[in-house]
Amino acid sequence: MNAVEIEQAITDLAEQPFDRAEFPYAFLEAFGNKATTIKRLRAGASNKSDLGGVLQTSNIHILTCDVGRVTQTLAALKASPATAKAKAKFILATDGADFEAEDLASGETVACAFKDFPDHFGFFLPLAGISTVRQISENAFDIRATSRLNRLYVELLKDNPEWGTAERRHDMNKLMARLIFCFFAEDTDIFIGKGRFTETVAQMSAKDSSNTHEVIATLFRAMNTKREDRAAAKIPRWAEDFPYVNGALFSGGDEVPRFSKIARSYLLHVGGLDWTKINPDIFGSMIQAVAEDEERGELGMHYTSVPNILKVLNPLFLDDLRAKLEEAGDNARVLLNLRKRIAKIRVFDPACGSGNFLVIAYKEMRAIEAEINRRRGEPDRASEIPLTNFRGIELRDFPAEIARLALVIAEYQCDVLYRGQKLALAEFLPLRNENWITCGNALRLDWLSVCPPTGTDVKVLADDLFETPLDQAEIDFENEGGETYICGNPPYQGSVGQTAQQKEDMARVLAPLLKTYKDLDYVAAFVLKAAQFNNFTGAASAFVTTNSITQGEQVAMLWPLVFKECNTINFAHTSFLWSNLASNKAAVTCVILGLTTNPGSERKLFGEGTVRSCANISPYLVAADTVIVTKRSSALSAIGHMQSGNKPTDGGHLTPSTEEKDQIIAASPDARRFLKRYVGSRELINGGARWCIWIEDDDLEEVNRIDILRDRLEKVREMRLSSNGAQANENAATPHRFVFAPHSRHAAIAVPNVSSERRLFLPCEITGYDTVVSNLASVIYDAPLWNLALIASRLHLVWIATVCGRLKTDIRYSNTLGWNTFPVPTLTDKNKVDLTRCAEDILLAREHHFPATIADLYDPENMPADLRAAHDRNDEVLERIYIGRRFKNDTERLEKLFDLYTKMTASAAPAKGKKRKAGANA
DNA sequence: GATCCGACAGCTG
DNA sequence: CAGCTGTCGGATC
Repeated sequence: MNAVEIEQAITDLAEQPFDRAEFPYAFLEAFGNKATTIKRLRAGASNKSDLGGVLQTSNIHILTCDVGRVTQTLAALKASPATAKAKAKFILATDGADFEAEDLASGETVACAFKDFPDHFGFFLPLAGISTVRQISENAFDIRATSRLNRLYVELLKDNPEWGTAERRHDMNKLMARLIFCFFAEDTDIFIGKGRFTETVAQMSAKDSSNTHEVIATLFRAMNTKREDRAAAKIPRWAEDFPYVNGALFSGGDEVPRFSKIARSYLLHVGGLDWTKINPDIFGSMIQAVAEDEERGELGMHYTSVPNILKVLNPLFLDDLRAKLEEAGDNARVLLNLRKRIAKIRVFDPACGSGNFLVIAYKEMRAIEAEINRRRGEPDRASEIPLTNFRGIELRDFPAEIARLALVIAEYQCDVLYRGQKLALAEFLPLRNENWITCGNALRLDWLSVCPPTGTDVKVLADDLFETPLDQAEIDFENEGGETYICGNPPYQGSVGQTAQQKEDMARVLAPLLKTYKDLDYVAAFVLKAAQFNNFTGAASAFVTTNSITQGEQVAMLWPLVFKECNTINFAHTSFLWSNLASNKAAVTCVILGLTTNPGSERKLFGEGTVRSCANISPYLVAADTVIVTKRSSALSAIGHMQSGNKPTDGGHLTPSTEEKDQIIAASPDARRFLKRYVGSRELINGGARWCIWIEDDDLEEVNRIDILRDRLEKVREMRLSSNGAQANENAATPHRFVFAPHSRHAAIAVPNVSSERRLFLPCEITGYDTVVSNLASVIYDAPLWNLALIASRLHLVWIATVCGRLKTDIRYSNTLGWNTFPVPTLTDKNKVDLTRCAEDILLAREHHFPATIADLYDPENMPADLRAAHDRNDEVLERIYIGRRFKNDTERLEKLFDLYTKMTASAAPAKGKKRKAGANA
């Protein structure tokens, strides 16, 4: 169940008559428990309650009680030994009139009337396996409102399918935005009389709903008609009280789709919520899902949490404003100058969605301005921060519409907060007519047109800089001479997942500048456009992006271009996990990149709860000089030749499990000699056996006589033919061969391509001549053992962890990026002998613990002392070769490696591709 | 011919 | 059901 379905289920539950016996089960069912789970609880098998209630292990202890005994009952639940024993997360007591619950982990409590408990459903979301950021679970209103609007939206489309077509989508989106505005307005006295809009619709529309659309259309028309024009426009008396709202919101057609009885009741139901509680920053990103067919129900899928937004905005400019406020003290003149500065600041989000970042930036700036006004003794003073200084571009129509509305609501709420309801109301209407959120494709628009710099003749230059300049935006900023800050969380998409349109977007931005750009993530185009904008206007930018543009091969593609635009990484936040309300969370690891062309002397590198100042931040987001490592097809140093393992592309038919292998041999003993041991990352690290069918061309005739093998080859052929990949297609005619197969009876040193970041050393292993290593590992065939000493060293791990790509934050080993670029001093014969000895000692130490796996042996908590000692000796010997002593720490290791890499690439002819060393600000 | 990556994906405790 | 940790094969060079 998703959040929308849960909201609906508990809303229904709260409206039903209270049934003491049934309630606990109904409650659990509403939170998505399966029928069988409920059945087992009813039967008592899994019910651990010692108080006659219902206790679900690891979840909740519920007890209903006599009227008036709720508080005592909750206390009893808390004291119950069974609650603790079953590790309940929540306790809940109710008598049908009152409702109390506690989150035992956090100690937070809920106490409300029974009928109101759905208002707190965010509190219980963990019960449904939905973990969420605090802002969302604390703002149940936004979820409930979204959920109800969602139902209304779906119901309206059901009765008015033409409103769902591409031509009418905009009208539909507009309708939703207008309704949201009306709900907000009627609860905040913008409309005279609480609930005025909903009530008017309820009274004036027939119970059978037949004229609901006409009533709403009339109200919309009133809101689009100035007082003096109303008589002429024949606005009926019952609509007279509704103010002239204007704005792009109510102009442009007032057609409304027909409402079924159900749709009408949904509408009244949505209006019944208390819309004063709306949170424009959260609500917007949730409501945008309503209009997306694929996303409907997945509330807040693209929600950027407020802490994450502040990770961007604080270091970008808010921290500085606050510091200046601090410095100003009570000096009225300095405060005035700061207020003037704030009023001229432009914030621009080129992928603004429903305006998340813009709303937060606006609210934070209003807070600072309010403090200035308070200190200057002008608490009632109107804000000088114009909403139109908060500009955005959004591809989708609905969020673009919502973003403007969210800003309007934020402005009103800030006015109420800082100046009082009366002053807020006095100046709220009519809304500004302009639209300062552009609906369009940010990678195809000229940002200088959407967010023009001040005091320059942009038009001419813009034509030089961008391929597709748009017409100048209609409205000018009220910020002559002000600063501009670009921010946001643009879309990420790796090259494989990009749509044709996204690839074309990438081509427009990158093709003129770079030959090989197609492996870049989509978000890289936003980073580059921001860098270009910064360079041209002196703006500064900060985005949340996927961490992959700061890792591996993408670094050498993107960053030289960014540095060429004279940008510096002024601040950055290293990898952190994305989190939102979606039950299947977006599995993505993010970073924050702050760029500017006017850096101060200090760079700030943020981690999880840490900040460090440094002289430079490299594109790998380490505090080091900017050295960019480019992948090579052969080794920079005189070390072994490493290559990819053997790639089957077989749909599983060439790589049977142990069971399948046994079946094959049982069916045809002749097949035995074509089965080899097969290892990938997983088998190298965790042990366990896998098998592959390995057939030399000469044996094909014999294989074809073995039915069970021939059948498998036929399946491989089919799989390769039906694949979208060219290489798979080409190899369909030779299904007995792996599509990439360097192996033929070689022993090898194998390194898993993906492994956990927690280990202190890279996993690596020797494989026998009869083992095939898969494409999930890299191999050096017939290699001298000292190569393993290099791979197993701390130095190598530090290098790999910095310059290779990653899967989330885990280590991803690459021969071209990591091994071939690894700088090693010239090794003497003696060095090689010493290192070989070290490698042997490591292997021997491992053997002492047979049959422990690499995962067991290298568990950072439980590494055996002898293995640890062998690695220490290995590091000692290798590091002495580098600098004649042990390195002090990883920073020093990295410094030396980058230094050596720079020297070696400068002197040696590059193997392939260009070497690059960019200064911090080349 | 070779490889790097995945707004991921599958397993397990 | 969330924490953990690495498959598989396509797109790209």
